[in-house]
Amino acid sequence: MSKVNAPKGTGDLFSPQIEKWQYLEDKIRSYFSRFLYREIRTPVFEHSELFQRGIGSETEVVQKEMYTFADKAGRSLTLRPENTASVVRAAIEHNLLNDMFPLRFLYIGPMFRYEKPQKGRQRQFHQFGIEVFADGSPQVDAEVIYSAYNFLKEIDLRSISVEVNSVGCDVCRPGFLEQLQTAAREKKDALCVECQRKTDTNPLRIFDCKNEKCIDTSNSFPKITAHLCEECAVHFDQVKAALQILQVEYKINPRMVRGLDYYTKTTFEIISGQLGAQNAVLGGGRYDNLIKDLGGPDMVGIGFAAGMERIILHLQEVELEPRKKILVAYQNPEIQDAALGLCETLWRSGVHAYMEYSAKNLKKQFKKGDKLSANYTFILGEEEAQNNTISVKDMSSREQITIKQEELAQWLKKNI
RNA sequence: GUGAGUGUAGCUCAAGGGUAGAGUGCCGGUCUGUGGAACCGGUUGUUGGGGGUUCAAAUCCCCUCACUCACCCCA
Repeated sequence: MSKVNAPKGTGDLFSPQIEKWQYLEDKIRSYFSRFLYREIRTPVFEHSELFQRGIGSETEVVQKEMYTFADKAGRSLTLRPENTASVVRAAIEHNLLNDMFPLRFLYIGPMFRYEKPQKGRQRQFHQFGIEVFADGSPQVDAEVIYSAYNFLKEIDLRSISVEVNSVGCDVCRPGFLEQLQTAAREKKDALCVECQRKTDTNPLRIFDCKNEKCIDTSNSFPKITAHLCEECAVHFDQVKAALQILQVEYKINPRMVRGLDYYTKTTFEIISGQLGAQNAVLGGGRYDNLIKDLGGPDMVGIGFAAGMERIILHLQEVELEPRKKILVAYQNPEIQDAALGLCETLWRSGVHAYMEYSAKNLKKQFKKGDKLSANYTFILGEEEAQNNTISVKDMSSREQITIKQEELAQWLKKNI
């Protein structure tokens, strides 16, 4: 029979990698509860319309990268490419925006995008993120950035930096885009073919280009930060002031462009120097219109999403406190039942115990003990069975003692 | 979607037209009440798949698939 592999861009997680994931998930939940975030779990698939309206039907993600399918009733459904639209949908659907306080959500889970896999990029990948729905104070933006930055520092991620920008709002952005487009058209000959195309379709993307000539040229183009309307400019200044108080080391990057249409005003990224081409570990921003656009009240949201694979890729080795393990060994098949009984006692006491069920001799069982890196081996032989005792061997010191069955609980308390 | 690189044992890799190999792992033995060492033996392959050239292909050619990296885009 031919074998079946996991689909392209997906993978399986098991030990020893899975321990890193469990570690990371634990840290996420405990850390963000400090800021009063509570977890939310939304469906892995949604009506396709949610993402078209939420993320923007002109975006790359919606145009080319969604796993969209029709269910048996002909509904168009899509595996979620990100979680913000879903969280907003859920908050509106359950009237949480009126009832719940504080309106702070944490999510962890798989996302799906039909992309060509490479380092730090898969078709099924995992994000955690937060969303805050509030009145739109600039301090909230700063707090969100602070919590993200500080989290990555607490899990000891090295060589990361924070980049912040403002992408303006409906008032100032359209005018700016026009100016940018005009400037790009004037310098058309100095741009690469790709950027010439972007000039018409999405001029902001020219700032992304890695071509040196394009970088030089676009340096002279108008910057969004210099063309913000009064409201956005004041807001941005207040965000920066709050970041100062929160001691976040950040850099203003007026070239930073984000791929989702819903962002307004503050946007930010945390990038890593060790990730190859996919250097963004975490990205997010504020959305003034998304909630309204999805049928909710006129309310402001801000959040971020972090790529868990990318974090795991340069997570330092996690030192997990190894749990102590006991191997239960028996001399011959006649004593096997007694060994099973002993195991049951250990399991019921919460001890990590293991026994072999078809072992021929003690030697083999000791070898298994090494493989498990068992801390102790309990030996039941004919002698022990006769005297109601257990021989206990410390696997690292090789010292062996014999205890009475009645003393077992006491021994466990002391040693495990 | 575009480009480049790589596919040989469970894993890491040799062999560049002439009998598919090594290390490691795994199983067994030396050693039936005591493990990590040592020694001895055994084990796994349609050389990713298909086609072509040739007396002969892991090796050369074509196609395809998978993986990796990069572009695009993003977490």
